[in-house]
Parts: sequence; structure tokens; C-alpha cells
Amino acid sequence: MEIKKDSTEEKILGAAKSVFVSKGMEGARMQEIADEAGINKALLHYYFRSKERLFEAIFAEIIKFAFPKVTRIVGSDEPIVAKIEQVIDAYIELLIEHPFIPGFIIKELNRDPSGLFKLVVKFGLNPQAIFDQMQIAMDRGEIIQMQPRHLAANIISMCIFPFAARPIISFILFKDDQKALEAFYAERAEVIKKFVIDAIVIKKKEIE
Amino acid sequence: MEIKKDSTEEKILGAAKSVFVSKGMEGARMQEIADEAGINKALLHYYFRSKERLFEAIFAEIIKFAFPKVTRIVGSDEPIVAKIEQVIDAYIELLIEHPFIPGFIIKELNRDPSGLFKLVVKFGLNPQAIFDQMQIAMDRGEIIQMQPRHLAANIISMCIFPFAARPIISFILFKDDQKALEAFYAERAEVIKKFVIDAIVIKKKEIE
DNA sequence: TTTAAGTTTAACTAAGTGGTTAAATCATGC
DNA sequence: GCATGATTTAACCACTTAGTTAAACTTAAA
Repeated sequence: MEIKKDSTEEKILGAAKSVFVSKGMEGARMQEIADEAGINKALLHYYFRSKERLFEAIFAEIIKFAFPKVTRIVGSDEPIVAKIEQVIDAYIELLIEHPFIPGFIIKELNRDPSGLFKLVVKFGLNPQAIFDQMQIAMDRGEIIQMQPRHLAANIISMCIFPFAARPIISFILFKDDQKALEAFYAERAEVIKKFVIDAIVIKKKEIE
Repeated sequence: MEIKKDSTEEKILGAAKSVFVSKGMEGARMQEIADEAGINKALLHYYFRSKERLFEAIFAEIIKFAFPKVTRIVGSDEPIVAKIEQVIDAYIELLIEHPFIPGFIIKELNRDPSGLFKLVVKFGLNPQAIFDQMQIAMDRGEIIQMQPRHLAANIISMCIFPFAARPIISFILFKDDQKALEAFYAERAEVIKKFVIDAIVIKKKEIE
């Protein structure tokens, strides 16, 4: 639909994403977006009539980028444990590259949850498929019985929260030592995978 | 230091907390706080000279209220697993009563992380004590070996994130069915405790 | 009764905000 | 060359915001 080269509209979108993500809808200033895009306010409104439209474009772009990762993995035909591992890997990798997305999404959805509805409809987000697969694995005795919703909540929480709470983690756990913080994030995928597997996989023979 | 009865200053603080927590520092309006307190803007500035001062008072109050729960539990002399269970119970209980605190804290600390420094110093938040206790339990073979930081991050994430992401959970998992959402939150404490114990406790004899 | 603090009213400021406009300029390809 | 759209400039509007001020009124205590 949109054929972009590398100019103006793209510059605006890039600048808007940067400013909106770090300042939020309310904290962002159109002037700042214009400055960061290297243009002026008039031209900004020439391309995107209003702040709200520009924000919606950015918000949809970020949601589209962050959410459907799971959907693809769920569609494959691998065993549930492998899928869970893939989801964890995919999310941590995504979040290491875009660590400010969780804070942004939480902030904006708490401010105005109504935007979620359209997006869920638009992208057809439906967790029932993965819940069903979890339930099957539970009934087969591969993993322990628990409500799939809670299992999913546990996994997603461990992946996302440390990024949403980045300032707290950074300061309290690492005294703002960025190298150490990065190392911590890099370890998360392996840690979470082992933690989840230890918690839910039923081992047939265990002599501890 | 402050001996409050039940009037004006308390009304202002109550109104400010309500408005700041739901709208955030930037979204909150002094007029709205005045209205909710049942007074006028002039009197609001008569008590708290500026929006920033009022906000800092509220922010400190909330942090003071939300953070030190753990500190007390850590000080007791119970075994580590019992302590972890108590921390989970305490947090979920707190969050069910004040579900908007996580979103508020995440939003404001991402906006301006500098406030964290003073508060950490003020309340002497130091996670090293609990980390040491975890390490001892690991060396004793009571729980599996892992970095205490990651263990703590896992537990706290599972407790807090579902509240921070309340709108998402509410809509995607429960189609905004508030009863079902409350039931979900009420189950969290037991679910997380079991999940953590299954993940880290080393059972001496296990015949599955 | 006097005094002082609490409180209201209502107008005001100063600064910012998103958004608009009109004119001039620049670039491009027809 | 000319037409068209992109871009700049700079002023401007309407509105909202935090914060101030001065005057009057209320309340309660001294």
C-alpha cells in the first residue's frame, strides 16, 4: 500500500517513533518530532494532519511488529516445549533490540485501552490455539496440569517485565552498570527456558 | 512529622494520589485534583506550592508503601522457600488492592529515572541480603543453582507484570469480563508459588 | 473582640500547545 | 518554460496549562 523510498515520510515516521516511544503520546511534542526529522512543523502537518493520526500510525506499527511473533511460532507442528522455547527466544531477542517497547505499550494501553480492540481484531490475535496445545500436552502427561492462561502469563511476564522495569533493574540490581545490565538481559532467554521447563516438564525417571 | 486529621491536606493528598495514579504526572491536571478534593486551585497551591512538589509527595508515598514489604519478610529467620512464598503472597495481596501501582511506577520511572536514586537511598533498599540467603540455600542443595538476581527477577515479574499489563490481560484473556479477571488475579499467588517451587526446589526422593 | 489562618472567588499572567495560513522558494519532470 | 508538488519561513490562532494575585469572607482560637 505504502511505497516508501527513504525520504520525508520515512524520516517523519522514524523521528515520530523515536520521540513517541521515549516520551509517550502526552510527553511528545510535534516540534521535537519535526526537529528530529530535520523538517519543520508545517511540513509535519502537511504529511500527517494531526498528532493523533501520527501517533496511531506509530502505535499500530509497533504493535504489528511486537505481537505477531508468537502467532507464527504457534502455527508450527513442533512439540509444545519446543514452541515455548522458541517463543521465549524470539521475545528476548526482540526486546534486547527494542527494549523500550514494553514500557511504551504499557503506558499507552493504560492511558487509553480502547486502541487495543481494533488492533486485536485487525491482527486476529487469539491465544486460544496455544492454550489448546498446552492443554493437550497436559492431558498427555508431558507437562504438569495448570491453567494454560497462567502458564502463558508466567512465561510472558518473565520475558517482558524486566524490560518494562528497566530503570529499576538497572539501578537497583546493577547500579547503572550498562555492561552488566546487557549481560543480564542476554542471559534471560536461557534462564527463563530452564526455569519454565523445570517447573512444568514431567520427567519420567528422576533419581536425584 | 505530619500529624494529619481528616481534612484539606489529607483530602488533597487523596485526590492527588487518585488523579496522579490514573493519569500520570503529565496527564494529571491541577484543576482536576482540586475538583476531586472539593476545593479550588488557589487553595491547592496554598498547600503545595507546585505540581511537582505535590507529585513528589505522592510518588514517595506510593513507593514507601509498595517497596518495603519485602524488606520486612527478608529480615525474618524462616527458610528461604517460606520467605519466597510470603513475598509472593504479600505482593499479590497488595496488588489486588492497588492494581494501578505497577503501571504508575513503570510509567513515571521510565519518564524520569532520577527520582529512583533518592528513594533507594532513603529507604535503604538493598537486595543483597535476600540474594545471600538464596545463595546459601543453593549451596546447601535445598534449591537448584541459579543466579539469585534471575530468580528474584522471575518471581517479581510473575507477580507484577499481569497487573502492569492489566488492560491487555483483561481484554485478550477475558474479553473485559471483570469477574473472571478478578478470579484470575486471586489465583495468581497459589499459581506462582507452585510454579516457583516446582522450578527450584530439589526433591530428595521422587518417583513419578 | 481581635487576630490569624483557612478558604473562596475571579480575574489575571506567562508560557506552552497543536494546528493553520499565506507567501515565497526549491526541485522536478513534462 | 512551466506546472506541480515539496518545503521553508514566520507569523498567527485558539486553547490549555500551571501558577499568581488581591480582595473578601469564614472560622475558630486567644
